[in-house]
Amino acid sequence: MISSSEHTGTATGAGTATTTATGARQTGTVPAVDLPFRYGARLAGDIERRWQQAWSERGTFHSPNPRGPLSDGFDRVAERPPVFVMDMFPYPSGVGLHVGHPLGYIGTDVFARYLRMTGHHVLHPFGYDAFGLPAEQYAINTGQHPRVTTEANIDNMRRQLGRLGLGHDARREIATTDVEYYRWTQWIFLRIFNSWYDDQADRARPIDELVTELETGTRQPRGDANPHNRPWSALSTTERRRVVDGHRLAFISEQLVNWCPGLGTVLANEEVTAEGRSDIGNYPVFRRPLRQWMMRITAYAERLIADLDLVDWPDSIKQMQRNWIGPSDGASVEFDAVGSDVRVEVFTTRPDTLAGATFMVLAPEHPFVDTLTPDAWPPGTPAAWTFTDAGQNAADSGGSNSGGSNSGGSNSGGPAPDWTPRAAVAAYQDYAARLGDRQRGTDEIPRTGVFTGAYVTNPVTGTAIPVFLADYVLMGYGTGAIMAVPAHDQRDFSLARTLGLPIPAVLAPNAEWLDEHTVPTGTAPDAWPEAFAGEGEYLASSGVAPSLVGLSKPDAIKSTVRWLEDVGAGRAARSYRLRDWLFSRQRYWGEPFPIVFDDDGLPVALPDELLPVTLPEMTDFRPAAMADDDVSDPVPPLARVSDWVGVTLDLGDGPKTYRRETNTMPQWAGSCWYYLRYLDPTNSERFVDPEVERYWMHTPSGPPGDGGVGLYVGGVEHAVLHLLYARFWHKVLYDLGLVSTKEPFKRLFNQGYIQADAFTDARGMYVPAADVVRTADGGFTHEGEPVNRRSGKMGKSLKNSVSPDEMYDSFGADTLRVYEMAMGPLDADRPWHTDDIVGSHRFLQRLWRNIVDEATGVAAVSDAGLDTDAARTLHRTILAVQADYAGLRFNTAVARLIELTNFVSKRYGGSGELPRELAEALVLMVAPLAPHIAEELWARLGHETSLALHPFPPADESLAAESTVTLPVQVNGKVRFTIEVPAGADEQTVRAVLTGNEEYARHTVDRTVKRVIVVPGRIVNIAVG
RNA sequence: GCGGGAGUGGCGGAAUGGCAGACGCAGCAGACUUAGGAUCUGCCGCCUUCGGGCGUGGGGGUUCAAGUCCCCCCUCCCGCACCA
Repeated sequence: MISSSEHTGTATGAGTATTTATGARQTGTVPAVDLPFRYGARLAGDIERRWQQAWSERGTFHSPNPRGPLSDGFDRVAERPPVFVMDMFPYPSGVGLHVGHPLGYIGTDVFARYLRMTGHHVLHPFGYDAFGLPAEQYAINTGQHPRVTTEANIDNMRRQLGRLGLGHDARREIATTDVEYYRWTQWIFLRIFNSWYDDQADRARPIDELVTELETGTRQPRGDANPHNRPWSALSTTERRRVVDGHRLAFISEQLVNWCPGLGTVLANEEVTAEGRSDIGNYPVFRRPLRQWMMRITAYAERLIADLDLVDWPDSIKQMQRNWIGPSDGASVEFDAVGSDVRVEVFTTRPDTLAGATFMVLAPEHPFVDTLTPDAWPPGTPAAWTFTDAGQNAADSGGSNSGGSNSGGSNSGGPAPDWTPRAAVAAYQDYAARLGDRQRGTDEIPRTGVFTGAYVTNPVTGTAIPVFLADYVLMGYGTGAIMAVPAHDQRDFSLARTLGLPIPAVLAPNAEWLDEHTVPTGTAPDAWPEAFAGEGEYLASSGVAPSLVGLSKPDAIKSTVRWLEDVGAGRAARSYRLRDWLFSRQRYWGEPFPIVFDDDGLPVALPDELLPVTLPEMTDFRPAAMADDDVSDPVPPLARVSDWVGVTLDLGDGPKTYRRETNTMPQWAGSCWYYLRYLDPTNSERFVDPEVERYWMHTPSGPPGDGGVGLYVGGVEHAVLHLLYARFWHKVLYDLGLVSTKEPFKRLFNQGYIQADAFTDARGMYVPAADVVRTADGGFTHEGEPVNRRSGKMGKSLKNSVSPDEMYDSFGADTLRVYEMAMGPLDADRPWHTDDIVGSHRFLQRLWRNIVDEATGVAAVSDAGLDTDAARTLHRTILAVQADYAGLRFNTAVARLIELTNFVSKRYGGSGELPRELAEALVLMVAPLAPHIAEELWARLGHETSLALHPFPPADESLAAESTVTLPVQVNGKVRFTIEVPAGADEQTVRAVLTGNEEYARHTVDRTVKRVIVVPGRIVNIAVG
């Protein structure tokens, strides 16, 4: 414990040293020989280091658990309501922090400190997301082992953040790379692997229960997990295992994945930019079918949308998650193949246009392609349908011209004899695979497609329609097959034009559309400039389905769906944009899978006792080098450690050899559950003690499953990646009864970004912003040359980083904390201006000088009570600051505290007459924002214990009230004068004072007073004519 | 194109429908100083004939009263974008 007398000695010694410290910038200092206790960068640094050490030694921010190894001292806080406040943990990069990084960390710390002072038991932990591509890329670039660089980076970040005085419970610090942490990441993976989604119960269940149901026959295997639809009893042991594996929430599947040769790994959809490049490194990404681990997040699509209603998150983030999941309502319709027993299922949002479906399009990767494609072209197949020249025609042709020259398709002599449907389909599949998703996703390249040679029957018209493959149909969405309605869908329209397919209308375009496109009424769809996708009048059709004439679009859809259900050709369906989560990476620096493969090549879960599966040591952990066009399979680095890959285990049926999974988990795995490990970080028996989990996470007053982290602060960039994955894992854990809440994060807050001016020279290159000087005319120069000012996110690439270390050296950490909180609302982006920070520094200087004699370091306060004016000012401030802290409005809290400090300066300025009551309340209120100076002042005011748990000053409304109030008086809405009335004066009193005022006479003379509005305590408005 | 957010002094920003510009930076004037990049005091939206007039991206509306609520438009930022 630090007493004020002990400080005096330390501070005096250090203070003397200031006279020789001429090299340091000494903003706000005067010759220290005169004022050794002037609050400047040096004294601040001294105070901050001492208090950081004191907090650490005393365990000031340790939050005891209700039971278990961290429960010491729980009795003292048992009565306090628990609150869990945390940040999105960072990944420790090698370049260190800039002042933009800690914005959110300061915000949560201020809030956590405020909550401690208002009677809460606060859990405020911190950790590091240290696995993953960025850490590994950095390690590769610097030629060192990732663990070495990662640990060095964590040390540096811990040092930089430590100087901010963040009140974290250091005992709970975790890094996702800790073996004792990723052991439990693997354990959770096994829970997911050993679960399946029961659609009827709408929750995950242990896989053993599925096996039981399959064996007893109470449940049939899901179709897509059992391709040949044979009964369970007829399946071999291996076939049964495949069926079961096909139900798991973590499963291996051959999928079209995002293959990034530049990174030597596959990536999740969420990690690929709209330009078809990797989020990290900006390398090109290609679509390739590979066998990879997937997580069945799509099973949770509906709950991930619905449960957004349970959380207090920014609407924008909720909306982004909804958009990402992308639900869309429509129908699934089955088309019977002509001449075989295959039924092709399509998803459509427009079943009302089924009568206009004149062809079908499958994704090139659709599993039925092989089955459907015949050996020979049907008679009369137009050459344009057969993708001759293996796509050359598509690549060379110039858009609509090619469509025109091929239209009709009947003028050609048919394909060459060796050009079979199978050859054409294979060529097209090859062509489509070479296109990135981005190219497949643009209107800029001409539509291409190939006829499979197969026909299916349109259930409404009963006619046979040709089946094509086209790159614009994606295997990952819906069923990977569509019914093409060229008249009413632009993509289908374009392809129909290219291939010369009929375009019958189902709907008559409305007048606005015809007008806008200058199309005469009654024009045949073939002559339309584009498809008509709007709402219009249904035309009479000759199909077997009921007529839609006269119906609205929703009614027409309903009517069609009902008919489809009646005839067994379809049903209402919902589809999602969300894809299953690609979960494996061909990298070294990640969690190994707790999975081995047996002789059948099927995955086997390791038993919990064999966890953790640790990363083997390697000297060369780089991914196998790959050219962009390399088509070979990726080789994970771990596959090269042959004595690790091969392993002999006894998994219950005697020792056998197995082959380990050599992929590793993606970076997101570790961040999916770290908030749970904070709760019980030292538990070696469980991933978290259920009682501890319930204590911190569950809201006892709410409905079952209510709760989650009380406040979670981080950047918007995690809106869909981390937050969606973590919610998914959490829901699985909830379904399995392992956590008590439905959602992981009850309240989410996105802090803004700190922007900074950046400067470019004549060549457009960024120059170091620190070296740019402002010229007299308001321009900017760098080394004498004029430069242009731009603004952008602070960072290395724009050469505009400002390091927190510089700010500690120039002003101290408290000043940096106050400035970052004062510069604007926490959720707003704001520009950094180092020049502005002196305002926050001056505030703390005035605060200090109001209480401490700068020559002696002794606190000088009076024991006199407060007069009404001081009491009113104080209590008004308490009320306002309290509300601001509680509402995370730290910028206005700072403003209020500056006002109170300025009031104190003006009123008592150095006289020693400052009442202790006022001084202490001010110090306590400043404490969450600037905890070091507050602790120091608190100690110098004679207190022997930290103020961290001291009650926040109580506000007294009656003391805050004015005895008289000044009411503005408006005349026709413009303020003209003011009147003084007693506080709480009723309307009659106000009117009496008003009409007695000479200004009232002046403003109403020669005019008619039509009305006088009195809002007691607020305002008066006189309406005159 | 679809969805979301934001436009207020020279700058960052304040304002439960009730005195627009709190607080801070920059700027101006003064005091104290050998000195000021310290401190303290005052001024600080625009125009003005000193009565006042005009002001929260633009235009309408509701209201005694609109930065705030409603409608239309403009600009900027973010997310999604062959998703059938």
